[in-house]
Amino acid sequence: MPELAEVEYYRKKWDPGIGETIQHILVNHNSAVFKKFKALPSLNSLVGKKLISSQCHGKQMLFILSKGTWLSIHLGMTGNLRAANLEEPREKHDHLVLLLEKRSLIFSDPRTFGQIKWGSQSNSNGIPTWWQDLPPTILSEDFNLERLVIATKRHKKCNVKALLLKQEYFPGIGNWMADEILWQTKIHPKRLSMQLTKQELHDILKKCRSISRVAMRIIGTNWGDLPNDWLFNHRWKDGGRCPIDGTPLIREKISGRTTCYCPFCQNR
DNA sequence: CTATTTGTTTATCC
DNA sequence: AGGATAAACAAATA
Repeated sequence: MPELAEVEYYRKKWDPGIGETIQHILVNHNSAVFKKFKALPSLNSLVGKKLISSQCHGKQMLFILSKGTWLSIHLGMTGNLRAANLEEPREKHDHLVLLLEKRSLIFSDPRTFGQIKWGSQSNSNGIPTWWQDLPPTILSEDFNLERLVIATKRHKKCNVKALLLKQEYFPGIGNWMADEILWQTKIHPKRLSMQLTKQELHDILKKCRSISRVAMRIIGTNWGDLPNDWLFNHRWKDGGRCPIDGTPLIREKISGRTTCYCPFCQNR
């Protein structure tokens, strides 16, 4: 579920814990969310550290703790964060519980495609080096036409749907955002990267920005409803129709992902 | 019982 | 070599 704005929404769920110190940590040791990151015992090194701040980069979250320590979480397909009372019992898919002074912060993920990593190497801002080396975010200055041209040159025979899902170039874009961008730019999802014109890339750039901005404002805050004239509210409904021309929408697997598009207006 | 899932990594093929 | 594609991961839901 979580793409750019949903990740931002969940990141804020831990805000109530800012300023509090970690007293204990509960983990589901067998959970796959720890598989990628071995040294599990070292997770206890987070005890005694205070939660200072947090930030998102695309679909990744970074929690900055005191003394140069950090914790990073990727929500995968079904992950979520919540804050709860200290007494609240753990639920089935809770993999990590940080017990602070007045509340607990919980990472839960039924399908366990999420990932957790942590460490104590960081610069003076508490930010680890690997985080600084991430590609430019969609709403930053460096996300520009030049970068999109590089992406299309590198991935010439990749269809534009799959291109938009590459986090190296489009951090935070996921399945629904990619479909929304293509629908709003009227570009067919199967078009090859190498066939895209400068104008089309420019349109994609603009829509990446505007869709991200609106999603961050609406979903990233209270998870409100996106505009009804977006594809989003029609894409999963059986019998869903294009909000522009009423054409029945097509749902088709493209590059392994279910893709929804309008066969009539996405004709570029 | 089968097919589906808003993500990413790995293996395999080209 | 490096890009494109399919499979794998796991569990809920229809």
